[in-house]
Amino acid sequence: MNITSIIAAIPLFEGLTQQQCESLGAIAVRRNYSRQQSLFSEGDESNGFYIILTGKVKIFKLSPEGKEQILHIMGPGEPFGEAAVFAGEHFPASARTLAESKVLFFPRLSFVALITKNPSLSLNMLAFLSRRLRRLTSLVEDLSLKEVPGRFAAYLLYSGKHKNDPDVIELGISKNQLAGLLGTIPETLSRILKRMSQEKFIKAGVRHIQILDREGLRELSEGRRRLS
Amino acid sequence: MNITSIIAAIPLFEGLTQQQCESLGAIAVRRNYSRQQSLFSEGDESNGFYIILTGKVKIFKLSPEGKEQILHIMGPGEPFGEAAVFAGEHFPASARTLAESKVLFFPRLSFVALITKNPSLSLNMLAFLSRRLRRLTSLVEDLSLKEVPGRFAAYLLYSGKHKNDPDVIELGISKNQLAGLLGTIPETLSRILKRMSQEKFIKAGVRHIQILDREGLRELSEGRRRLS
DNA sequence: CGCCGCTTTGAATTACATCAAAGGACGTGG
DNA sequence: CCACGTCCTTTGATGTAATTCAAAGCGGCG
Repeated sequence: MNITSIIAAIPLFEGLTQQQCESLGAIAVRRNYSRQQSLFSEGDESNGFYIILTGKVKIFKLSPEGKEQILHIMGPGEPFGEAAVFAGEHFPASARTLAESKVLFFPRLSFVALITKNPSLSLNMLAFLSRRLRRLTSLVEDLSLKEVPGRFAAYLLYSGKHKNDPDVIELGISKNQLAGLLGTIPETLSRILKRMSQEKFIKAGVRHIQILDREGLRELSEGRRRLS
Repeated sequence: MNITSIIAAIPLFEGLTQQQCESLGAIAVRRNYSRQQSLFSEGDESNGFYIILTGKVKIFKLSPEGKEQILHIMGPGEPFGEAAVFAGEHFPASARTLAESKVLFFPRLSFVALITKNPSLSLNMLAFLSRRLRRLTSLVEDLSLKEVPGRFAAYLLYSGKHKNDPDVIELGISKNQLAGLLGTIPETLSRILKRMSQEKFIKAGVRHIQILDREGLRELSEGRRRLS
């Protein structure tokens, strides 16, 4: 598949003309990564940003004691590392693949040159950064104002990844990683999974969760109820 | 003071031509707020964004139980509420003045029209959003990976607000608000202040903190040491 | 089959929040 | 200028969600 049509299909580049996509294609570099490979680490010099074509990448922070807080899990079509292009020079977090992945890499300078000439591209980018900001805001809210069961309930309700049954959530990541995303550790998550199953909020499988009581989860996530 | 020269002095609008500043001035609206006044609340429809001229505004989230997590405290020259202009329609958090404040308000539609025609304005905006993102990332890190003494130490080290003595931090906000910014409550902050004073890391005054052991604070903030 | 990473379970510990109450600072009105 | 009320700040006693440490199943993959 040629690179221009790949680029035209990426949400960030929606609304761009064929020609604009071609100039993007001219500066884009394809890269392939295997599972558990590091793309960059916190503090690294930034020389561009990425868009995922296939696979899955986590953006995360590590504490000195080794605890991991995942900021985002990025899937196909999603860009990451853009913030370092426009502010600062180094990455504020680390990135690592969770699965074999193909990505496009856009070198910093060429991209900045392009964006100054394409108002709709910069508007798209502003929209993406703003959404990212919103997601992070909500993560802060979860970490600071909710306890773990509430965070997990919110995750289930918000993560609309259903195939045909809207009540079955395909996790798509290990419970280990999920713990890191929720700002806790696997042991705690496991215990909460058990309690929520006992109290019939959910039915927990190996790689999927079935929602039994949507309203109950909503109450949990909003702090109007707690596990007993 | 005329509005064009005010606008020309705002960092977000740095590098714009006189004429561009004039068109911005044409759409900007001056607003004055007294202390403890709400500018908008989480969920409100967004119809534009703000820039502070004088005063101080906090951006925050409230939990159902009434705990408050402050996301940012904005001072003169800083914009806020921009994310809602480019993504979503409603504000993801609330804003309230901490002091009597004068702000400029930019209506959404006129501003979007302007930004599509001014590449340097959109680049500036991208840079600001990216920095905001970076700050939020660091807040997430603090909340998830550090305990309260570490967060406070990081706050002291990072908040470079000194007058002449770099070791004296003018808080500028009540310890109540500071607790909300650090993701804790006033009681806890008070206790930590006491312990850090006892162990000679700092000397705590009513509205300012003196740093006695910068290296010690750094160790605290990085988790390489703890209070005993 | 055997190993390594994921997941679960239990017991002990802890940082922090909660509840309650008393000082202190500050500004307003008398 | 003092008195009063309100908000900010501090302190203690108590409670609890969550981490830590340790260990044992479980499961997939080479």
